[in-house]
Amino acid sequence: MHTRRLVKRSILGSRVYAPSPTGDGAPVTGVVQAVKQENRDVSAAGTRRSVYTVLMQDGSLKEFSEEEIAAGFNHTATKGPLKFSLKSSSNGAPQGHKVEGGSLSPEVVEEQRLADSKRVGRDPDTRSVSLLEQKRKVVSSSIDVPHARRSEEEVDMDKVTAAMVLTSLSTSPLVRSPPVKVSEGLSGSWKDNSSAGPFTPSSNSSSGGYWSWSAPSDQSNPSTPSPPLSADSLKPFRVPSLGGVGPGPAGPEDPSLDDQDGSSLLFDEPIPRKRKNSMKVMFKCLWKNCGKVLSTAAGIQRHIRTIHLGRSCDSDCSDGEEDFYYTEIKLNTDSVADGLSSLSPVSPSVLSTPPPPPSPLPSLSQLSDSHRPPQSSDTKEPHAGGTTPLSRSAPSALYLIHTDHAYQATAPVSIPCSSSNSAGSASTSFTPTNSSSFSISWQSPPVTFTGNTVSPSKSQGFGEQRSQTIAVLSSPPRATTALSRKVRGEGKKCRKVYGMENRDMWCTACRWKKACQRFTD
DNA sequence: ACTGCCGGGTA
DNA sequence: TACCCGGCAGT
Repeated sequence: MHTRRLVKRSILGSRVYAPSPTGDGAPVTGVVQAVKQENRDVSAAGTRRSVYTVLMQDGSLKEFSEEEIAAGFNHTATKGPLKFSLKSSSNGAPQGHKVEGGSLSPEVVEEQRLADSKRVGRDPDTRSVSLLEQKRKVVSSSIDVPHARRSEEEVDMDKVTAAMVLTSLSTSPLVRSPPVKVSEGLSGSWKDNSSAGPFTPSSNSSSGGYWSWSAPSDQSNPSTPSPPLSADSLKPFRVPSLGGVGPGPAGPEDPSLDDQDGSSLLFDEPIPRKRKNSMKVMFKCLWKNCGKVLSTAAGIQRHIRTIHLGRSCDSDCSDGEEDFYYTEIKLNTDSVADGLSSLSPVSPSVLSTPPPPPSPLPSLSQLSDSHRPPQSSDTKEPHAGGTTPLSRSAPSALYLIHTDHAYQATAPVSIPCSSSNSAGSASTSFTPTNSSSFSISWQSPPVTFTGNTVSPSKSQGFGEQRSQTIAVLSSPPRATTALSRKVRGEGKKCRKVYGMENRDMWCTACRWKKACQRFTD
C-alpha cells in the first residue's frame, strides 16, 4: 500500500532497482522516466497495472511492470534521501482543487479539467513513445512531459502549482507572463526544487526564490513594468534540469546545482534590458582610434570582427579575439542618452570638422543597427580595466562614465599638441601616447570622423561656423584655458546691461541662464 | 560673491 | 519647445 502510493505519486525521477535487462538476475538501478497506466494488460488482480519507463544506467530505456521494480521501490524508499521530482503528496487533490478554485474562474477550471482528462484518457494510445521522444524525456527527466504519463494526481499537482503561480501573479505586478508558460515552467522548476518536503506553503518559498530573480532587477526601476517572460526568458527554468540530468542518467538532478545554474543564467538574462534611471551596460570598442560604443555585445563583436579584424564571416567563426578589443562599461542610461542624443547638437558646434550632410547619422544608425538579438549573450567578464595587452593603447572606457559633465573633464584636454584634430576638443581622457597621435572623442561618432581630421586653424571654408567655437578652437592660447566651457563672455551681457531689475529685458537665453544670444562675444 | 551658462527638470 | 533652476567654474 505504501509502496503503491509512493509509486503512484512520486516515482517519477526516482531511482529504482529493476531486473537486469540482460536477464542475469543482477538488479540494476535506473531512474523512472515515465509511468503509464495499462488497461489492456489485465493482471491477475484484474485492475490496471502500471508500466514504468526506466532509464537504465547504461542509458537505455526499459519498461517494467510495477511488480518488477516494486522491490526496488522498497529498497530505495528505505535507503536514503531520494529526490522525488514531484512534490510530495501530503496534501492531495482536494486542496489542490480548492486552491485552484480560489484563483481560477470556474470556466477555466472546467476547461483545464477537460483538457487534462483528455490527456489522461489518451495515455493508453501513447504508450508507444518514439525513441526520440524518450530521449527527450531523458534530457528533461524532471520536466513533466505533457502527455502519456500524467496520473490524475500529477495533474492536480500541476494545477496547484499553476494556481499558486497565478495567485502570485495576480498579486505581484512585477511578474507578468503567459499563464501557460508559467505553469509549464514552474511545474518543472518546482519539481526540481522540491527535492524534499511536502507541498506546503513552505515549499512555496522555493518558488518565491525562483521568481524573486525578477524582483531585484525591477526594484531599481519601479516605473517600468517588468517585461513579460518570453519563451527565452523561460529558458533558464528549463536549462538547469537539462544540465542536471545530462551528466549522469542514473542520478536525479541536484537542486543545488539547479539553483546555481538557474541563478547564473537568470542573472545573465536581464542585462540587455534597457532601463531608465538605472545602470546600462554598453560595450565600447577599444581599438585604436575607435571609440565605438554599442549597446550589445554581439554588436560590438561584429563591429570589431568586421571593421577591425577584417573578417567578413559571421559570429559563427568567431574565435573570441574580439573580446580583447572591447570592454563593457556600465553607465547611467542618462549619461548614455545624454551622450548619444547630444551627439548631433554637440558635434557641429564643437567639431570644426566640416559636417558632411549625414554626418551624425552614421554613428546613430550604427548604434541602432546593433539591435541584433543579443542571442550570443556574452557572459564574458567585462574587461573592466581594459588592461589586456591588446588594449593597452586604447583609452580606458571609464571616462565614459562621467559624460554628464564632459565639459569639466575636457579641461585637461586642451591638448597641447594642437595638431590633433578638432574632435579632441570633445575628448575627455587621454593617455599621453594617444594625444600625441590622435584624439578620441568621448563618444562613438568620432570613429567615423577620425578619418577626416582637420587642422583646427583651417576650417575648410566653413567660416560661417559659429564664431565662438571657431575662436576657441583656432586660438590655442585661449583654448588651453577655456576649452572646458564656452569662453566666458568678456563683453556685457544682458544681466550686466539691464541688471536684475530689468530681467524682462534680457534676452531669453540670459533669462534662462543660457549663453547670452544678444551680446555674443 | 558675482557672473556666465551647461545640463537637466518640468509643463 | 519654452521655461526655469541647480550647480559648476571663471572672475
